Amino acid sequence: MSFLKEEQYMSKAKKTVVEQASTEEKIKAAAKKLFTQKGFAATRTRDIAEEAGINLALLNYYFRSKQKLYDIIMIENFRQFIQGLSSNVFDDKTSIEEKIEKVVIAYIDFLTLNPNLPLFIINEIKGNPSKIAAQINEEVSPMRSYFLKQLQEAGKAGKIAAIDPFHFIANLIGMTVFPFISKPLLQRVTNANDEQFHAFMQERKKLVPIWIKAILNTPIPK
Amino acid sequence: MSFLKEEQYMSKAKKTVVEQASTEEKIKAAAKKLFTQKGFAATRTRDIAEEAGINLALLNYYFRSKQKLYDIIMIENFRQFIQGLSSNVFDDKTSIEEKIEKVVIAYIDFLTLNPNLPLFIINEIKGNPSKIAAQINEEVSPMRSYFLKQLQEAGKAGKIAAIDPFHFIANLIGMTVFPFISKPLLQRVTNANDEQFHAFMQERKKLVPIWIKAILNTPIPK
DNA sequence: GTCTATATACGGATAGAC
DNA sequence: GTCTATCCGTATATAGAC
Repeated sequence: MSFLKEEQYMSKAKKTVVEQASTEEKIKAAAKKLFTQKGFAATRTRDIAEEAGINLALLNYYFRSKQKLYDIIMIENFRQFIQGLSSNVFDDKTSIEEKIEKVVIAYIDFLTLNPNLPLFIINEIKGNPSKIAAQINEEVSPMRSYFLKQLQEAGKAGKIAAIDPFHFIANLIGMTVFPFISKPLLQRVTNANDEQFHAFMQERKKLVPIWIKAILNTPIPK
Repeated sequence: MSFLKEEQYMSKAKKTVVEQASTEEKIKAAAKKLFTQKGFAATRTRDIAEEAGINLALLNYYFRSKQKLYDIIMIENFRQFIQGLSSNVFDDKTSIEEKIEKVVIAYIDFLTLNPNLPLFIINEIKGNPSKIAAQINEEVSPMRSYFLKQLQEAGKAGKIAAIDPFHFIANLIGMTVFPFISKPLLQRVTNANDEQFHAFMQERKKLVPIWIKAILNTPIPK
């Protein structure tokens, strides 16, 4: 029995970790990196091939076209982007306050590892409203109604001040996700280097939940 | 009412001016619209020519290349984006609190008319860090030091709680500008149409300053 | 200054050998 | 499955007539 045959019995996961990834996986990894960084139009298939260390023709052999490859990456990116949310939102035992803390920490940690993801998603939705729409509605819709219910109940119970849920969401996402989107701009405006930005976001894991709760307890005049 | 289309807010008089504009101005107007909407790579010079109602060759006659035309638009966009800030920040007579209110209102009004500008700026800085860097530093640097001074003095005078200025800026921009950047996403998540989004942003003109002040008065537990 | 026609470059995709 | 060579559509840019 040859060594090559033995390799065929190895699991895919183990191969990825131990051995080098398959050609298909290398292409996907490279495509994800470049598409997420630069978007569809500005990314050349030649760059993807070079980044993956494979021949250009193999890209079309595995994925038929640049567009099909992009669509795959796009869906995967979006799934990854919202899956961190759903696990938290649907937890019945935790209060709104606890969820705020968990979501903020989970997202800052996640986006620290995937800083380009939010801008990619935003640009994608803006440039291609229809393509991802169904996907979004399917995954977000139950989350939204579940979350709105819990927020409303907490308000009625007097645990938090009544707030428009949309403002609440805008504030939460704005304070948590926006710094990553505007990182280059923020770093220019504040003259911060990468280490400082990282420390800055670590601080926000503690601060944003405090501020969000402060907002929830701030009455709105008239 | 939709605020996706800047033109809808243009008076008939202004429209007439545009129609009578010189070829060069027509090209610039069309280029600004398309570049700001779709970015450099996804915009074709043919589209610009068609949008401007001029012959394709004239684009190169006036601006030499797509890149040079883009650079001009880019600088102008950026100038416009921060000029609304400077007039407020440098006003010596107004307090921090007043500045917050003014900046939020001015920016929401401005971005209602130019909703694509923030995302354009963000993408530009990300994709081309060096090109716009000098421009930014030149214009932002004095604003930053001036603002930091005033914030620090207000903190010492006990008018506001001491806050890291960078967190302050991140919160202010995040709550004001971010909704425009994430408008497509936010509308999907909240199921809001354009009118609702517009009303939503009008509400935020009043709410964001209140929340920002609440944050400023929230002590941070060691 | 403005047009038509065209040169030139670039990038996505494929044919065919191995 | 992987390579080389090449095709071909598309987009930028220019030449040259008017």
